[in-house]
Amino acid sequence: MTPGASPTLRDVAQEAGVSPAIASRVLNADPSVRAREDTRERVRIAAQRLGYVPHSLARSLRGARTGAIGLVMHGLDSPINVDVLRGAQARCAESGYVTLLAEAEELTQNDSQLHAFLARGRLDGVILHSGYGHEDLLLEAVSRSVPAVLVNADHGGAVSTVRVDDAAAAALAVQHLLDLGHREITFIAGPAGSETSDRRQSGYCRALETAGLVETADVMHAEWSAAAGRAAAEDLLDRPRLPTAVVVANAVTAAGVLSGFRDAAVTVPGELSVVGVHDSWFLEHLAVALTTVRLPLQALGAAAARVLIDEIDARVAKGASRQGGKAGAGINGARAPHDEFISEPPPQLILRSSTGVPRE
Amino acid sequence: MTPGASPTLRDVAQEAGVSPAIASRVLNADPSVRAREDTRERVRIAAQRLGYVPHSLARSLRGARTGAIGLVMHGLDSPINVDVLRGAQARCAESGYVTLLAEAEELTQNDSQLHAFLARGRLDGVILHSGYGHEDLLLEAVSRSVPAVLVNADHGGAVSTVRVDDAAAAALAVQHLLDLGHREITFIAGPAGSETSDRRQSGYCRALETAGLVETADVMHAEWSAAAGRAAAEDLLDRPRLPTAVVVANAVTAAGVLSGFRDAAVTVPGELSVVGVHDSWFLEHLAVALTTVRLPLQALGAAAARVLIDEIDARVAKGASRQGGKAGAGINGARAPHDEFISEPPPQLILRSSTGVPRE
DNA sequence: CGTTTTTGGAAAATCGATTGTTCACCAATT
DNA sequence: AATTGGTGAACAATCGATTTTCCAAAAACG
Repeated sequence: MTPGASPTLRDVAQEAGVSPAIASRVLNADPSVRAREDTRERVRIAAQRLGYVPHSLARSLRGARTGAIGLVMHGLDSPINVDVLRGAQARCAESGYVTLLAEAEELTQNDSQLHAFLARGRLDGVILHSGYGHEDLLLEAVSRSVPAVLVNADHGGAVSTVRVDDAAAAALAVQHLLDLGHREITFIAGPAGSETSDRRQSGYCRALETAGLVETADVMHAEWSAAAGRAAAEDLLDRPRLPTAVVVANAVTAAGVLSGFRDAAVTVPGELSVVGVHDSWFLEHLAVALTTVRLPLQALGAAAARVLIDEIDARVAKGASRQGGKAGAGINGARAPHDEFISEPPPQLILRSSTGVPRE
Repeated sequence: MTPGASPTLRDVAQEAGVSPAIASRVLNADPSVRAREDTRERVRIAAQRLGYVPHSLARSLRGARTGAIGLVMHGLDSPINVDVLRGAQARCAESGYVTLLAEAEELTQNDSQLHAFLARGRLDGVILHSGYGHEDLLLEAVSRSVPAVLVNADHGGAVSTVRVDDAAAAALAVQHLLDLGHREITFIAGPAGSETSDRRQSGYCRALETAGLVETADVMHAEWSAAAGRAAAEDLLDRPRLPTAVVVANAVTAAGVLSGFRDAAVTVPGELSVVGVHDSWFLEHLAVALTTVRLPLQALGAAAARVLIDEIDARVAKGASRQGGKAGAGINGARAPHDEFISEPPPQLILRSSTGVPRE
């Protein structure tokens, strides 16, 4: 071994006076290895002394897995989405996987980035965080090369998905307002085409229906951004007749809504009550501390990671039983896609200062 | 080639009727290859038809680089830090590198995660985003195995660093308040031990000094969190004598400070003016829209990536000239560490509603 | 004592791509 | 006619670890 170069398995084997084969199996605790205890000991000591670190690439090249999971995220300017990322990242790390991060926007706009990311042999699987529903091509490309799990979207059942209970969250927000006595509640949804938004909207409608107020339903649309929220607030205030409360499908949008009301000198909750969906540290520091429904976003990310890792394990096990069938064999035919709702902890109302009884 | 398995270089070569060697050289446009044009064409066509994608692991194993950069981040619950991450990630992707994400806290607390992350042959380099100054061990471990760049910290010159001009930013904040007529300005710094905080504090002091007000300097410390900001605000209000303005070293802390003032019914900017450092979308939606000094955080992340990639390139070039010297040879002896200030764009005052003339 | 069985471990193939060396062939020069 | 030269492409080693196959020596058995 040239001094300065990091030691290889061969170096360890030589040091211990055994063949690389034995060294490998001893260090990996291969149960089928037959070696005297003192031989094992020598190998372990040698590895220790040389500071041997396995070469991950070489190992992956031979073996069936790379130990890496791709996270394709969307909208990282919002802490909400970052929470999903952090949950997924932490769970992957916990299971011994490293995570490769990419932004969906970049990947869809730049083919060479997509190819670098999906290069053969780089990833064991991908978690795809869906935003506006424009990720069909991405999903297509991804799921053709590795197992994938879709977060917060439903894609015709071809791929596994995980979601939170968006409908219940919205319904909870509405229920809170109903309890306070509100009867005219406007829903500011996300952009058309977002499944997350659609589910929250249906929760809103369901809650009104249950209360026998379905004919008062009133839905506006806004992009998932504070600026769009502000604009929506302005639009709302332009109306001849105002509701007494607003449910906003997203906390970031809600931030903009509150600022819009502040700019127009509309007091919250005096003249209008506002409830958002999601929870984050910044909500209590907004123009008015925002009452929201907390959804377990980190748990969502973690669940996505868990589901994906299960699929990877299943595939590897299957591949092994077929005597090392090549990676790529039977992709996505491996298992029936798994759909999961994250219902623990359930959506929870976080009471702050933006809701109160309706104005006279 | 078994159907269903992804094609290898060999398959392409066979399809084109040449040896893998030629196929490799043609596809990589090796200038030293000598092959007839029609041979080249055949190879390219074959690759196309089979949908050949190079196996990144195999390539990296043979070659000198892996095409992957590690991002060790800190405090991803703050959008401020996420901006650095996004800048770095985008720049890496642009240069054809994929990025591996890890959280510093996890890595320091969990040895096996650290080892998985730094496994030999996985990374070409690491960007280390420094927080509280507790990352010495991490830096040590990282820089022993690959080139590293430190963001927002200075580490005795052993490793390259990039920073923004924190002192100038703080000075600009102070100057703005001086211009409004303030003479008693308190500085709410970050935690003791944070170099970023120290630099901002020195900018604050320098500005007061220039104005001949150095004896009015008043510094409090708070962790980088909204909760700590709120607590600091309460502490401040407990004093018998209040300043007329506050500069907060961090935008997230500032959010808490504003909420603290709101809770105590202290009007901003009527009774107290507040200026923060950093810019982010949420600042205009706080209890009072916060005036801040914008620092180019995405540019900071991007610069870190640029510096690191330069170092990687230099090392690879050097390794190549020494006929493929092993990775690991002369780590960190390769180049003198590079220190860089990101001064473009310069710190810029973003005027919102939290500053005004001093109270009577 | 000869033969079978077990034990302990080495040798070699493999993963997929890259790259230095070698080789065959045809034309041009001595 | 023999040597050189240049072209086009194949051969084979290599990166580092894993895993199957296989072989020698020791032990057990009749």
